[in-house]
Parts: sequence; structure tokens; C-alpha cells
Amino acid sequence: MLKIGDFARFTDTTIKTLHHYDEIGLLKPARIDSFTGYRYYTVAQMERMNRILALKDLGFPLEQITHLLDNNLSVDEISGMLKLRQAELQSRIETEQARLDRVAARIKLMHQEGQAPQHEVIIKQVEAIRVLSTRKIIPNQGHIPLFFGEVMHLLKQYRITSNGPWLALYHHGEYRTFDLDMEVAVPVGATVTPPAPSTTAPEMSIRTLPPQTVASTVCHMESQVDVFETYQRLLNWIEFHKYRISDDPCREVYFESAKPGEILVFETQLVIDVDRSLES
Amino acid sequence: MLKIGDFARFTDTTIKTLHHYDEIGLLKPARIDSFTGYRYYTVAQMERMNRILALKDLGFPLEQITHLLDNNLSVDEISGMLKLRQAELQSRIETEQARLDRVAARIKLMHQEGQAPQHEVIIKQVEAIRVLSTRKIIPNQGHIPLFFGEVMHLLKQYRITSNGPWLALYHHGEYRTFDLDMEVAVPVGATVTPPAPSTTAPEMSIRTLPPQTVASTVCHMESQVDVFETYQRLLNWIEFHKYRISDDPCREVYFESAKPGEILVFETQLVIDVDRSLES
DNA sequence: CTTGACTCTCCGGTTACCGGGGACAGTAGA
DNA sequence: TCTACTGTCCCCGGTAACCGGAGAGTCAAG
Repeated sequence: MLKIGDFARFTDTTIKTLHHYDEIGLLKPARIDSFTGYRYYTVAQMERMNRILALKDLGFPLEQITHLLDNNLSVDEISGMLKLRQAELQSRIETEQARLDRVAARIKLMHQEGQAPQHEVIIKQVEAIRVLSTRKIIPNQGHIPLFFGEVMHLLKQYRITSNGPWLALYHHGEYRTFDLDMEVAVPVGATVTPPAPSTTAPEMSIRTLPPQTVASTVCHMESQVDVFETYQRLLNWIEFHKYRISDDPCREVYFESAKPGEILVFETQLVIDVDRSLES
Repeated sequence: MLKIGDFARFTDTTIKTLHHYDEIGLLKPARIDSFTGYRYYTVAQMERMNRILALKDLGFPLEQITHLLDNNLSVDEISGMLKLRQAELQSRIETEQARLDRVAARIKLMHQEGQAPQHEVIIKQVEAIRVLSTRKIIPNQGHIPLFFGEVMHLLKQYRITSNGPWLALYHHGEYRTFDLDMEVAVPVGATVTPPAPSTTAPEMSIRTLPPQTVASTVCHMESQVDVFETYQRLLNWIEFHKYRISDDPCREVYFESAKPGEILVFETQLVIDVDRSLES
């Protein structure tokens, strides 16, 4: 009979660990003195302990180890668990490697720009949004506010209230300053129906923007120049991180759109091609 | 002003997360209604949130993110933290990769043996031990009990009590059954001194066994054959796992040595060369 | 008998949140 | 205006595998 301290020394663990294993029923002492509560282990228990340590070393959670040891499993079952573990470890390594790559990319990018990025780019999922939208080609950027104004006027007329920040989608492939193929989209509730077509107002229809994975960055609108720069940096970032841009239109989300003329912050979203797994 | 739910939606997180960040002071709402307790955020806070998400994505703990964002650091400091993060990730990947290799080795080994290993091999550290020891060459394995008997007798004579399980160290390089260069070592307390040399008893001296890294396995002594097999499996395991055996003598630890003639369980330890880093 | 070393239980903490309960708050339709 | 329904609040407990410490009781040696 070994006292807990000796048992811990011989198996190269700690008393705390043995307490813990006792508590969760993974390794109960051979005998517990009912008066003093002292735990006593036999040398034979070292075998079980070693098994526990070996499995723990492979990264199995204690609960699974308990299961593994207590119901003596067939070779196939054990083999299956090991292969599962293998796959899990593999995927963990991959995500960590990807993380490491991102860190490296950031270091390089910071080195190149000579400063910390002031506008973070983040990858995120955007949900599907039911919108009332209209699309047309406008000659240049100066017409953007006018386009918004038209839509706003129309909505006011029909007493339609938006459900969230307005969006703009640009259907032309790359950044340009003229002949913009622009869609203005206003999030609305499920009950809203499109206004009747008229000759004086743009024709609007209901559609649901698909959920997507985007690389996004948010910036304050201070000058028009910023917009171009924002796109530049966003594209640069995407290239650095080896993402691929999809064909879907890029999106701009205007926060505080409720107060017209007072757009302060907007978010630029480039849709990311997420199906790289298919061709790698 | 955004309600917490909207802010969460826009930044692709959850209300719980925002609660948490508020609590730890990482991102406090711009305003909290003092009557209702409702949290209100500004769109401008999305920038900070994005920064948080970006750093989190690199694996920084929230505490460090708080530090990073609140004390605006120099480029060098940030660069330093990133490189540290890089190193940390690198080492984590390496340990996980090693773990993966161990899992793979175990799968292969199990496949080869056609069954789960019944005696686990584990790598562990053994501490330094102060022992009273004597060493001699004995003709064959049959003399092992006699050797032990001599030592036991001597200790009884001098009323020396051991401090832990007895050890045997085999100084010849590989497993053999004759001309064993054997050292019997008895752990003793710091106050014990060696008995005076005599012609009838082996000469014993105090020394301290060095702390070491060993591959060990424990088994029940049932037949002599087991011992050889144990060594075989141990060596096989070590080869499979690509460890290297050092020149130090291999060790056997005898548990329950207090009751002579009743050795039930012993542990075989092969010292592992841990300085692979020097030559890799 | 007295040290000093060991061991016990219980409690709290680690990380980054999640889930749920019970109680209000705000909003939209009837 | 009443009534659903949804949104939000706080608090408590849980996650995994323990560690650290407090305060009390035990054991072995001198």
C-alpha cells in the first residue's frame, strides 16, 4: 500500500491530479481509510495509471480515457478512436498553421506599411437579408447621393421603413469611378411589399441577399479619396492572406442611414470565394 | 446608438460575448441606460470591435488585446508581440505534430501486434535519488537474488532502512543473461552513512543517482521469460517512437521490496537521450 | 511529546465564453 | 390601449484539467 505522495512520485504526477482522478472516478485508490480519509494505492494500480498517462499523452480527454479503460473495447473500436483522434489532431494543426500564416502575413504587411493597420480587415459571415432594391447604371460617383435620394423619397411616399442599414451593391467587377452598375438595397421586414411601378420613380423589387463570407473593413467617411484607398488596402490585404475574391458584387453597408446626409461610418465588404477546398 | 443585439449582428458576434467584453473592460458600451441597464453602442465602436476580432483571430488572449489596444504601443512593441505569438504558435504546432506522430505510431504498432498494448510505455522524469550502492559482475541471472540477499543482510546488520524501492542498474550496454555488470542501489535518507568495509560483505558507498528522462514500463513478475519480453517490447516501442537510448545504465525499480522474496511489480527504465536538440 | 512532513476537505481561480431562469423593456399589431 | 412577442437585464452554474491555499487533522521520527 502506497500513500498518495509516494504513488504520485512513482508515476511522476501530482497529488492534486490523483485527487482529481479519484473524484471523476478515473482512478480510485485501492483503499480509503474511513477514519482519516487517507487514500492508499497498490503498486498494481501503477499499470492503470500508466495507461491513463499514455492516453492523456495522445491528447484524449479524461472522460474518453475512462470509457476506454472501463469498458474493454475491441481492437477495432480502439483503432477507430485512434483514427478519430488522428483526424482531429490533423485538423487542429491545420487551423493553427493557418493562424500562424496570418500572423506572418500581418508582420510582413506591417513591415511593408511601416505602421500598424488603422483599419482592420476581418473575415465574417453576413446573414441573408430581405431587401427592397433597385439597380441602375449611373454615370459617375457624383450621382450616388442622388440615387439614394430617389429611393429615400419613394420609401417615404409609401411609408416603408427600413429594417437595418442600407446597402449598396456594385455589380461591375472592379473599382471604377464612372458608369457604376449600382444597386441600392433597403432591408425590410417580411410583410413589406414593393411599391407599384411608376414612371417618375425607380422600380423596386423584393429580393433576398444571400448569406455570404466577406472580407470587410469599416471606415469613417471623411473624404471621397478614402473610399478608393479603402478598396486598395482591402485588396492588398486579401492578396496577402491568399483569399480569393468571388464574382459576387461587392457591398457597402451604410450605418446610421436613418439620418439622411449624415452617413458617418460605412463598411466595405468584398465577397470571398470560400470553395477553395474543391480545387486545392 | 445601437442596441446590443444590432451591434452583435453587425460585428458577427453574440450578445454574450459583448457582455463578457464589457465585464472585463475590453469593450465598454458608449452608454448604459442607468434605469434599464440597457447597453448602447455607437457605430464608431465597430472599429475597436474589429480590431479585437482581428487580434483574437491571431490567437491573442483577451487580456493582451486589452493591453494592446489601450496603451497605444510603438510599432516595435507590436512587432515584438507578433513575433512572440509566432514563436508560440510554432512551438504549439510542433508539440501537436509530435502528438500526432505518437498517435500514428500507436496505430501502426497496434496493427503490427494485432492487439492493444497490455503494458504501456511512458516517458517520464525520474528525480535524483541518494542511494547506498554496490556494484559487481555476477555470472548469470540466477545470482541476482543472492546479490540482493547479501545487500539485505548487510543492511539488516547495520540497521539501515531504505527510503524507497530498491533499484538495480545494469552497466553493460545491452540485454544479456551472463556476466551481468550489476549495481544494487538502496535509496536512503540524507543522514545514512556507508557501513565500514569488510571482507565478508560487499563494499557499499553513497552516491546520488542523477535525475533522468526514461522510457519506462511496469510489469508483474510472473515468469523469468517476461523480463526479456519486456525489454523487447520496450526497445521496439522506443524505435517506433524514434527516441534514442543513451549510454547510461538501464534501471529496474522493485516495488514492495520491503517484503523480501515477495517482489510483485517492477519497473524497467531505459534512459533516453534527451539532447537531440543539439544535433538536429 | 513534540516537531515536521503528509494528507484531508473545501473554496476559488484559470479561459472565453454559453445556457438558462426570472424579471423587466420596447415595439407592433388588434 | 391592451396584448403578444421579442429584446435585454442580471445572476448562477458549467466547461477541462487541474493548481494554490486555508485550516484542520495524521503520521513517523527523535
